[in-house]
Amino acid sequence: MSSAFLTTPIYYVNAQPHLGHAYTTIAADTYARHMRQRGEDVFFLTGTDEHGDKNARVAAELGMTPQDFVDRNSAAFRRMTDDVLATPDFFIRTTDPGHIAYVQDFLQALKDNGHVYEGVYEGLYCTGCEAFYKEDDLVDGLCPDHGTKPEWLQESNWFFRLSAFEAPLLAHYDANPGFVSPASRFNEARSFIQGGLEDVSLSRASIDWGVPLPWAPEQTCYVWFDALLNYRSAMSYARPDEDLAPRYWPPRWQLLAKDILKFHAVIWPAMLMGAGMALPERLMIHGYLTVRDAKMSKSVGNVLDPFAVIDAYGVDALRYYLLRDVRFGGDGGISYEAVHERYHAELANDLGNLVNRVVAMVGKYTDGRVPAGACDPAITAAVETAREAVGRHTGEMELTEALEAAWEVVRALNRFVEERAPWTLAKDPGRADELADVLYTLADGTRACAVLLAAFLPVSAPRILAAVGAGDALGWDEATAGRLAAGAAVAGEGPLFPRVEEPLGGAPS
RNA sequence: GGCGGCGUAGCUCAGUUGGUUAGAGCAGCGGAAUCAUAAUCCGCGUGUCGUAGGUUCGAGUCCUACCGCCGCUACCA
Repeated sequence: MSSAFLTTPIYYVNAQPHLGHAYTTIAADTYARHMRQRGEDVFFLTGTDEHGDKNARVAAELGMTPQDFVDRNSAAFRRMTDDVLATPDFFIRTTDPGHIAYVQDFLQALKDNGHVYEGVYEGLYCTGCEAFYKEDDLVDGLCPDHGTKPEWLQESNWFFRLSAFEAPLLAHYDANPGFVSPASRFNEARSFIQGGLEDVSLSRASIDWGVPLPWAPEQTCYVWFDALLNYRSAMSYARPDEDLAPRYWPPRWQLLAKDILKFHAVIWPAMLMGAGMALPERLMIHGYLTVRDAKMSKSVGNVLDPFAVIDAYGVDALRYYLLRDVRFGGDGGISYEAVHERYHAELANDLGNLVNRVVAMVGKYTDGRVPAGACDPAITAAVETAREAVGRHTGEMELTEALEAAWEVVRALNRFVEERAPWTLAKDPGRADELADVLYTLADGTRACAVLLAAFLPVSAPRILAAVGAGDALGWDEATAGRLAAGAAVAGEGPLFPRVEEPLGGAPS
């Protein structure tokens, strides 16, 4: 049994969970569920990033301790994870004692290996923000938040010798063309490295809410170093009685949005190199969900509220829509109107109605029992083709393509119904054998669809199996024609995807 | 400014290493069928493949210029 470790970024708790967070989590969960179907030993990690000055400041404004503040906000992300039916094997928090201890050990190792040195960070500092600014970020030379003139300040920091990893990183990129997907992101990261790397500071002197450096406790670890290490620290304490690293490290896939590419594709692998650890096998960089006909907006999360979609259409609809309407990896426009259209055209009409009509025909023509019959060769072949394609595409994180491949079977089955017209066969007692073959093919093919789609539609797939009397066998071996037992009792329980009258939304503010 | 990418049917997009009549889904129009959530199935597209040149026996697919759009150009989570 092979192992598959995959991660989402850990989400910064200063914001409320929104569509972007849900998107990454849903994609990762789909992969995790699929690989579990295939019998792999999966470890799916997600969680929250909780240190940093911003949290401390907001907590103070609210009259809370930083810990109380991040406890509250982390819980919201935990709920989001549950709401989209994600199934992480561990939900990490960077305030976990186990994580903090690991970060300190890792930094010490990095220093012992000679990759850390003391230096001076200089820059324009706003005392109101307690943060450094670059000249480009200033407005007329003044702090954009406070309108005050920042002062030139020096701060003693500890630095990570990132520049030393320029050549090793390039070598790694050249030896592993699949390291970053899609290829355009690979090129972007590689050319950034080739353009020359500067050392980066890994500590802050003025921020208390963070992990103290073991050798200089008056400084705290820069939040990005802290955050990136979650992927590795989880291995050390997620299971109190087991070091998971030998079993799962390195990650097979790390998912992230394009805005945090550099941290993951440059600094993170360099950190691991510095500690002598294996690098993640592949990074999957997905794009932004944008509002149709509008520029990218920070408020996109509010423009399409994932929780409203779940309430109106169900969680499977949200998962399906996001992975289907926007090619995974690229940017794409989304809208409530498009949710509404795809829900009805594909989930309700193509798939839901297929299940409904198959159950109805078995009920009407063979007394609710799937007759013994032979699978139609064309459907058998379609299932086999889809099984290969869905497996291959999902493995490559081509989740949109995987859905398209599965849908070929749905379409083939609807076509098959029309071609064979069971209602005509049922009128002729002499064609009972033919009717049996057709109904068996339909019930079994519908069952196979559910298996193919189980990772994408975790609520609906088991319902489909129940509807055609297939029990609960969702293993990947079941994604083959002819596995349905003759005599199975169908059980229609109403529309799988009931029609929704009014689309959500209207004009967002 | 530098590096990179994009611009294909009304809409969203596919189009391997250049090669016969440029494709899919949706929408639209016409038809069939009635098992089904009026859900399905079949048929229908004269598209200057951004513009102008070039290479080639042959280019959406390579080269040049131009127009338009976008991404990256480092630590402020």
